[in-house]
Amino acid sequence: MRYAPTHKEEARARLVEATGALAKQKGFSATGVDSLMAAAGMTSGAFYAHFRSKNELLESIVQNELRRSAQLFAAPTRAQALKVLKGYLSNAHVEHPESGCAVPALAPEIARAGASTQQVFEQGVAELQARFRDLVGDDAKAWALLAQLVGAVTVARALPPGASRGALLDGAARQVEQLLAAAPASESS
Amino acid sequence: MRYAPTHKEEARARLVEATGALAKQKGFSATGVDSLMAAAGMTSGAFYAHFRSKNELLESIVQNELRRSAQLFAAPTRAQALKVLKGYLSNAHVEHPESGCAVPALAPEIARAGASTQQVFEQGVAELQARFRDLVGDDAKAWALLAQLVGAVTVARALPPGASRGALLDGAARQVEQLLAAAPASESS
DNA sequence: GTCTATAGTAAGATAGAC
DNA sequence: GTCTATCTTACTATAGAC
Repeated sequence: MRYAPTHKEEARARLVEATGALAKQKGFSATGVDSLMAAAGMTSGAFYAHFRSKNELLESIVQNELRRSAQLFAAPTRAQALKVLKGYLSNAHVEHPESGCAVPALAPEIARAGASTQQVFEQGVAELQARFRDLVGDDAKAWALLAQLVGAVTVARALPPGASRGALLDGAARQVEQLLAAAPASESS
Repeated sequence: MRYAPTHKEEARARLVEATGALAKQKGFSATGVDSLMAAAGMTSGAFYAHFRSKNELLESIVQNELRRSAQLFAAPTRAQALKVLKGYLSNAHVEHPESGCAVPALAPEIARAGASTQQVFEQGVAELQARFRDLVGDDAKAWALLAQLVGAVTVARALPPGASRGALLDGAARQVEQLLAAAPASESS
């Protein structure tokens, strides 16, 4: 064969990375296979050597993206985790979905995808929720924190830049602070 | 003319209603003009007698949907408003986007639409936030409540039916209760 | 494994009859 | 104002050369 044995998996990993960023930015179903592959420096013909369908790519993206997000929140110290939370509710995150969390960017498309996509999402969200549990101490508060973060970014992105967006992010940040203050860490400083 | 003078505005109102429900269910950009018009009992040719473009329809939908949502939360008594909040975080709302709130269903598409769509959304969200302010007493908490509701439904819809979805909705509901308890009503009981 | 080329379908929008 | 018919473009997916 003319390609190294590791070529395919490396190419696939690059594909999932590049198409994930584009999907988060422009929307998954709104982006054609041509554009997705172009973002990874290939043409659409090569797509089906890696994925059986476009929806199979979505599942790979969801898995890859949520794993990375969960790792971000698994910060070694509580102070670092708080910084990640602040960044989540920042204007930069709102304005740059391509390098941000996949949940606000892709959740509605996952909701309309098949059951297997939703199961992949459930696993990824479980990892995320587990990291939140480390921060707030109990399960229910961890779910509330997740919803608070995702809702704030979801709504902020649909608002035009301006005062209301800032007020929303600020209100969410205060609520997050309260969630963290109420339940002390189960983690080192 | 062969149509009553009120025909056009009535037809347009029906269009915005029917297409709004379909857009919330299947996604706006994922639904073709043919399907949208069929949902209102017409064919695609008639569409452009009412809207200059598909995006102009989205703006009308956003305006119409958010106004209705704001009215729902403007309940005469606090007890009734609490009931609407419970309904927002119910499994029924998660499973029936077509008759539910437009924010979790359409926010990402609004984020990717033009600036004028986002301004229409901002106005609608302002009405909603004002009703929440009546419930929780101050601005920041009202934004946090909005984010909590929207985030919970957004994530719940992407999860498969099951335990994690229930835990998420329950965690969000407890957080909402706390938001309402912390700030007493500025309204009659 | 990746390319070019293409099949087949569906999209947004317009034209002309009624 | 609504219809049928159509233009043009873009989509998902496949076929065959290299």
